[in-house]
Formats: sequence, C-alpha cells, structure tokens
Amino acid sequence: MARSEDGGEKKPLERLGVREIAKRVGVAPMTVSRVLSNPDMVAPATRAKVLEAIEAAGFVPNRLASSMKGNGRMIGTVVPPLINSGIAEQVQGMSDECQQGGYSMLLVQGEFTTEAEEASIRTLLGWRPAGMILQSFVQSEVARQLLVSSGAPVVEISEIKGRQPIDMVVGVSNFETAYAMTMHLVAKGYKRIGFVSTPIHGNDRLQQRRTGYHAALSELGIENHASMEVEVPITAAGGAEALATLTERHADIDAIFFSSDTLAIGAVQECHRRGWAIPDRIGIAGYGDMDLAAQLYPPLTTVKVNRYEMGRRAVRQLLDRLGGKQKLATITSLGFEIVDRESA
Amino acid sequence: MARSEDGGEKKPLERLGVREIAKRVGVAPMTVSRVLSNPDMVAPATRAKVLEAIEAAGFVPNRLASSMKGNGRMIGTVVPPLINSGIAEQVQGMSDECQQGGYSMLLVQGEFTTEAEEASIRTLLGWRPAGMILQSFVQSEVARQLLVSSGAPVVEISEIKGRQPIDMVVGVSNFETAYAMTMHLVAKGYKRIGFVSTPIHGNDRLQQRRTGYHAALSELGIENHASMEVEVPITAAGGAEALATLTERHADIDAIFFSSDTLAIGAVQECHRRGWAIPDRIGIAGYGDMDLAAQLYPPLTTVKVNRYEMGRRAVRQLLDRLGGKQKLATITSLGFEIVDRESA
DNA sequence: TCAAGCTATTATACTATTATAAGTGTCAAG
DNA sequence: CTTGACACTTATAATAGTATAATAGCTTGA
Repeated sequence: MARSEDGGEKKPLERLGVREIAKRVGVAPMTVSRVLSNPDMVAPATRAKVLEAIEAAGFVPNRLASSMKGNGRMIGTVVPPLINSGIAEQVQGMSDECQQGGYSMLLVQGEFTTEAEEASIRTLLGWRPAGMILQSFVQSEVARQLLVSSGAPVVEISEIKGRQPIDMVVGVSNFETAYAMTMHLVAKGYKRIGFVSTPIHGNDRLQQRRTGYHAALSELGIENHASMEVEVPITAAGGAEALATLTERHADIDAIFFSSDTLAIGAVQECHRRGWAIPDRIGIAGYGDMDLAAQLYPPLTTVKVNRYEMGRRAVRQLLDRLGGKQKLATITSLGFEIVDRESA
Repeated sequence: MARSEDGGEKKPLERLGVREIAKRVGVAPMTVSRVLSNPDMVAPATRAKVLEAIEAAGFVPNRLASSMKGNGRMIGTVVPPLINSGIAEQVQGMSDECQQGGYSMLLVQGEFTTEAEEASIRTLLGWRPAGMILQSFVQSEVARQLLVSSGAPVVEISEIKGRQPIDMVVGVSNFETAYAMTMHLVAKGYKRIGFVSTPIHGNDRLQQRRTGYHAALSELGIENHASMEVEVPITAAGGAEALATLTERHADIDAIFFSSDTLAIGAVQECHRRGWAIPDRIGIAGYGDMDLAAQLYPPLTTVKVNRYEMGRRAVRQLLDRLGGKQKLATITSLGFEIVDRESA
C-alpha cells in the first residue's frame, strides 16, 4: 500500500475531519461534533479552543457523514423546465426558505412523463433527503410507493383537490381560478371566449383550469366548441400562434384566456403586429401575473398566484413536520386574485 | 433498548440496504454493490437474481454512503436569483447535462455579497461535491481558499478574462459583446447612446459590459457622460424607469443599450405607453436574446448569448475532468451574436 | 498431477460523523 | 468523609456502501 518511507508509520496526509481537529485541540472527536451541533453542551473554554482550530484549519464538516446518522438536511425537489414556466419564482421561494432553515436543496428537472418522473424521484431518494417537494400529483404508482416507504415527508405543489395526496399538498384550486377568470371575462361582456394552454396531458393543474373554464361557460349557458381550445408550447411564439389559430377558426372570438402569462404576452405582441386593438378587437387574459404582466402595454389582465410563496410554504410544511410540529395541515390552499387590468 | 419480546434477538426491522438484499439473495454485500456499479464483474446468473431482489424490494441505493468512499456524484452550484435574470436557462443547461452524466445538482441561491457567497460555498462544500460551478468570479479570498483546498474541480461561469480563475472558466467576453453592440448601434446611425444595467457592484460581467460600451464610444470619439448611465433593479419596471430617467436627463438620447432583455422589454412597453415610435423616436437594444425578444413588437435587437449551452459546457468541463480527461481547456469561450432586429 | 492463470465471489476494513452509554471530575449537602 | 447531583467529556458502536486483498473454484498447459 505504498507505505512510503517518510520515517513515520501511517501519515496518509491526515484528512481534515472532526478527528483531526480533535487531535489538534486535544479533545475527543465527539466534543468537536458537539461544538458544531450542540454548542451549549460544551464548556465555553473548550468550545473556544475548538472553534479556533476549526477556523484555523478551514474545516467544513462533512454533511454526508452526519446525514448517514439520520440528520439529513437536504430537501429534494423535481421541477418542470424552468424557462418561461413561472416555476423559477417557486424555486426561489423554496430555496430561500430552505436556506433560512439550514437546509440544502437538491434539484432535478424532469419532464411530466411517468418514466422520467420515476427516474427523478429515484435519484433524489438515493440521497436520503429529509423531505421531498414534487410538482403536480405524482403519476407513477411505483414512484408513489417509493416515496411512501422512504418515510420522508412529501409536499406536492399541485391542484389542491382531486386525488389523494401522498402526504401534504400546497397549492391553489386551479379550477376556482379558471372559473373565476372565465366568469370575470363574461361579466366584462365577452361572449366568445377561447382557451389556450400548454400541453395538458398528465398535468392536473392544467386539467383543472380547463375544467373551470368549461364549468363557468356551461353554467352561463354559453356553448363551447372544442375547436375554441388549443394547446401550444410554453413560449411567446406559442401564444402568438394560438391567437392566429383560434381567430382563424372563429373570426368572432372576442377574448382568449391563456393558461400562462408567457403565452398571453406572446399573443399581445401578435395583436400589435396585426394592428389589432386590445381589448377592443380582442381581449387577452393570462395566468400567473409574472413581473412583466403589469408593465405590459396594455397591462395584462391575469390570475395572480403567488408562486414564490407557494415554494416557501411547501418547504415550511416540510420543516414544520421535521421539527415535530403537531396538527399540520394536510392541505394548504393559497389564495388567488383576478387582477383586472386593461388587456381584457 | 426496548428489546421487545418478539421471540427473536435482534430484528430492528432490517433496514433496506445492500446487506439486506445480499442476505435475501444469499450472496455477499459486495456482490450486490458490484451489480449496481460494475455489473460486468458479476456472473450473469447472479446478477439476474440480485436485480430481481432489488426490484422486488424497491431498494434505492444510498448515495450518501457511496459518496463517502469518494464516489460522489453531486455537482454543487451557487446562482443569483432566478427570476428575470436569464439564469434559469443556464440552470436548465446544467441540470440537463448533470442528469445525462448521472450526477445530481445541489443548488444554492445566493446574493453577490462576499459573506453570502462564502456561506453558500461553505454549505455546498459540506456535501463534498464532485465539482462546483460558480457564477462570476469568486470574490471572497477565504472562499477561494476553501474551494482550492477542497480539491474539487471548479468552473466559474463568468467573464472570460480578468482575474486568475480558481480552476476553469466558461463564458463569453462581456467586453466584446458590449463593444460589438455599441459599435453596431453607432453604425446604425445612433449618436447619443445611453447605457442601463442592473447593479454593477461586485459583478464583473456587468463591469465588463460597461467597459466595452465605454471603449467603443471613446474609440469613436463620442463623448460620454456618466449621466447617460443608470442602474436599476432587474425588472420590467426597472427598464421603464430607466428609460424615463435617461430621456428626462438627456432629451437628445436616441438609443439605449440595456444590459438585460428584461430591462429592454420593460422600456419598449414604456415607449408604447408614451406613443414613442421604436426605433424612430428611440432605439432599444437588449442583452440575452430571451425567448420573448424575437416575438416582441417590435422585435428586439439584442446580444445573443447561449446561456443554456453555457450551463451545459460548465458541467461538461467538470465531468471531463472527473473522467480523467487530459489537456482540458482552462478557458472556454462561447461565441455570441448581435441579433439585429427592428428595435434599434 | 501440480502449479499457474483465470473468473467469480467473499471478508475485512475503511470513509466521517454522531447517538448512546459510560466515565471523569467537582461541588455541596448529609 | 462519603454520597449524590451535576456538568462536562470520552469510548464505543453504528450509519451504508465499496476498495482492497484474500479465497474458492475451475480450466489449462507442462
């Protein structure tokens, strides 16, 4: 084993760890460990010496090892692509709250397919996270089983009603939001309202939005054709394309409800290009109230959902549970607002 | 220790691990381990039995334990706030490449302050990541020292020239990009060009962009006042505000170069509100070529930097190094394009 | 027929931290 | 002068996977 003759017996460069720090200070490793996690249990004088040595050595305790003893301080999360989706706000919320609570965030981007979901969850569970945050309800039964048997608390950021959550849910009623926006548009005098969303398959949030839109229309006795709905990719170009498609199919459409601000903003640009007056020629409504929505010309009427707060709350739920808090809400419903601006 | 009388001696529920799987199959733990990491070293028959047992038990190997033996498969990264910054694209690139390489991504959001940076890096190093990706050059000397002594390869996604990198750099010459855009604007006939950026302090990329802008102007003998530059927060409202401020200070400003598309897009909306024709009344140029830029009305002239690719390349560098590849580039410079559209 | 050569497998020990239990020492009360 | 209580510290073992060396079993060639 290359016992190089450097005179001594065993000096493999002495990796920096609690052991090495302990040796330098002249205490037991356990004492060093306590200085890091339970400083009050160590005599002030000892503590000072240990801290000094830690500082001097530039020692950063190995969290892998402590996690193995069940003190994991890592939250795992699977999110859809960050670009344009408004998920970035949520991730920021999660990250901020994690950091505040002393946790690290392990992030995996995954598609909404069953296999990808399963693979992502498997990867994360491999790190034995203290908690997991998932988007939308988990589809794969295998993945659900893995999550349950992992024992970690799980928050699904999702539609708040529908399937049985694995553990906890944080979200809004997407049905309600879409229902409310559709009602709002009708109240403003629109009669032929189109609906545009990003691919709905496997995304219960989008499904609920569409259902809410349908519910409002049918409740008001407004007939609705499937041809007044389109799915497009989540890009500004997608929004523009949807506007073109719908108004070509139905020249009398007087408003379009987009399931995402990104799409709505794209549509607004397309209207400018065509010289169509908003909202006179056509009303445009979005979803999400992203930063640009209020600054847009004309300002965008949209559904405001506090995604940053959603992220925070999801982590908070996890940390509360980990902290042993009793009587935790299983379902946390955040409110929403219909922000009535000028685009519809 | 609550040795509950269940007849047997020690059956603490037998946590699921290689040991337990091994016992069930009737092989040594090491064999199970090899099935997972070096399947070729195990006889096909044995391998099949082990895989079956793993499947049946829903066993997910503990990566914490394997990481402790130096097989860490985690990349740590510190990023600025994701919202509006175009960092989301980069994170997506990193994430995709990590996943492809079988690595997980540990993400910390941190501000650009020295203390926050140091804290974030410390946190990440605690997880003993196989590699680190940082934004901009690391300011804190202590943090640099920690990184170096951690032994992990480090990529700084940053301005590619300037300070000595800790290890490797991936990026573009922000100086060049800004210089090129400024030259481009002058070539198009603009004479009084303002410059707007988000807070520059501590961000060498922004510093370089401003320097490039200065260099181009002075090379052309165009005088430039500090009053033609503003710093605003990275929001659409910030862009609108900057436009208002600059045109109020200097009524004769005929173009503004924004250090971010988000700002430029906000400014374009402000122009619409004021009824100012773009580019006739004023030219607007952005930076980043975000998705919306091409769809904007009018389409945004901007600097195209492939942020997604930057993220990928950063991870690639790390993985190449970890894979033992020799002669790795220390500096990877990605190209850029001046995308000439109609806003300027 | 025995040693060498090979493959497949196993036993041991190690990674860094920490829960737990056991062990010091000091002080005050009995 | 002992006993108990208390504050602090240490020794041991455990977490789960895997590098390493050792071993078993088999074939092959001399």
